[in-house]
Amino acid sequence: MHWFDELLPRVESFLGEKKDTVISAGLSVSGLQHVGRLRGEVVLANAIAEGLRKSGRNVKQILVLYTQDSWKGKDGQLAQFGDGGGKEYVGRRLIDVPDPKGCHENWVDHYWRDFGDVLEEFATKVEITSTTEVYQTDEMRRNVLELLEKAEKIREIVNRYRGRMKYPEGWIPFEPLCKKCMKIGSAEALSVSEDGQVSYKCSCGDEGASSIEEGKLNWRLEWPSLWKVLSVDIEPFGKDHATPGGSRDSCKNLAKNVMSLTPPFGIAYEWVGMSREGTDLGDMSSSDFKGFTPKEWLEFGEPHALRFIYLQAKPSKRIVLDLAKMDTYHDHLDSGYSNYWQDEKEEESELKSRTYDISAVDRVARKDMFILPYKEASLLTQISSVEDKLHWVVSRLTDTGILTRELAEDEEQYLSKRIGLADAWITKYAPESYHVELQEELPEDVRSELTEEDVKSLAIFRERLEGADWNEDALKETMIQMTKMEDFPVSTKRFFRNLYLALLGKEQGPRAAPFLSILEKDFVLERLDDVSQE
RNA sequence: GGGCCCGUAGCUUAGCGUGGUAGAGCGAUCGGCUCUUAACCGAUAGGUCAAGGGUUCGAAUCCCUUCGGGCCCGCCA
Repeated sequence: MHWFDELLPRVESFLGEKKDTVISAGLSVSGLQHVGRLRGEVVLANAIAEGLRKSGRNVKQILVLYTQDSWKGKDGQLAQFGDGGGKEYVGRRLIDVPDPKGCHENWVDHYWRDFGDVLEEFATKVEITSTTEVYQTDEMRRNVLELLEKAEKIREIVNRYRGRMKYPEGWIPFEPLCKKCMKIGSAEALSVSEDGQVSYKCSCGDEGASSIEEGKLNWRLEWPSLWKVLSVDIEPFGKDHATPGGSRDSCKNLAKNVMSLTPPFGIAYEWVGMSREGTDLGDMSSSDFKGFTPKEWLEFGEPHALRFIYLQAKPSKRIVLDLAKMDTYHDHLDSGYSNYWQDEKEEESELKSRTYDISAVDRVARKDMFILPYKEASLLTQISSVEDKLHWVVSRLTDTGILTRELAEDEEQYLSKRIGLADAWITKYAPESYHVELQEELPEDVRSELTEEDVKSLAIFRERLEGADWNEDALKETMIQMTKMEDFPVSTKRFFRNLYLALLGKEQGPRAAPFLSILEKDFVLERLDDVSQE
């Protein structure tokens, strides 16, 4: 059974009869919005939302951006400003930090783009909001005022979770914005008026007042307040909050005992790491600017392929992504597709099928689509003529018998898309061994790898090519005839190895006839001559 | 120091609330397809189930310990 199908019923029974439900997750726009943030906050939440919709519930999926949080000024964040800059913004709300690149309103707007602009590709019907927006609502303002009236009870509970630094009597669990230094969290709230003005004394020396929506609640109250104001029923959250006795526990406590609120059904998930050439580079990190963005993923991969990865692994398992493995990721997706449409499923394929089912959501392609393996696409794109790649590839696939019928329009689109992705991948992230690179000169070390028979085999080929027509069929025919000669000096396999060595400097390559046919005849003849000359 | 999560073939993993001596996909190797590959089809190899101990007739599966990767228990969110 798929882990998802054990989780979903538990969510269902938590919800009971409730028809209208909200699933919400949050993230802080502290820097690079990497793909790891799509895992729990977006994809997992979305899969559950869809699952609940299927059983007839009205589900709202919300993604809350924590934009009111303060900017820490970590090394990676400061580095965005270039030499020595940015220090003056430490402690400001994220929305008050300027865009280091100067192209957007502020920090949040800039770094949200590579994530937010393509979010739709990974999950539909996600409503985006921000803590900044939430603080501006009447519900939140009312909620804050209510909480501040219970400040003493809150203090008592919060202090249980704090070690030495207990909050003193009279503590107000609110962080006003200092109007002078523009920082949040460095001013102490002194009193709150009924109309929501918080007077403060800041460590910079300023004394003044800020409105509720300019500041923010202490985080232990902010979290449950969001549950309340947004009516959250289900909430995925990162493993950092998951430990019993950890942060989420204290928030649950406050929700229950101060706000009379049932905390949402929580789902903890592990983080996403990245690796390069087999080396684990650690978890992706927003404020350290480590990782790659959803936008970058889409340059090389289909959104479903990533959803598939995220939904295959149990949320409690760490996932490590490597852009060099795009071909494998798509193989998994493709096998999910074919398993999905299989009439009789073995137990093994059931899991893949189900993963595909929840990965593809409403975009489950129809049955029997022609799908070119990603790796094949990456090879074909390298040897195809540049203009009209799609039709070149289609005719190649037809000639080789891999494709035995006309492609429908959607299939052609899908194929074209995949060729484009694989093409981008080849130039940027594919492992070296995937590259098919025509050697302009006969590589030096090739000669030493060829025996006398090897050289002879190529010489015979050269001779036969001379009079042959230069098209795929003729080339193919020539090779077949030749390798069947009684006294041909090497095995067929060996011959092709020799040919690839002479042209590519590697022992393997794309199908020979089509490949040769797009090269200049004279070039090939010359190369074969070179091999024979000592 | 206390707690939590993860560790099954090169890679991705099934099995692990109801213990009976490991299944799969990819990759690799070999072969087939009277067209060669990295397509397709078939076959083969590959696992002391992180390590050690315990319970048991019998453990990947239950218990304890250890190791490795990560997180929480201060502040900040």
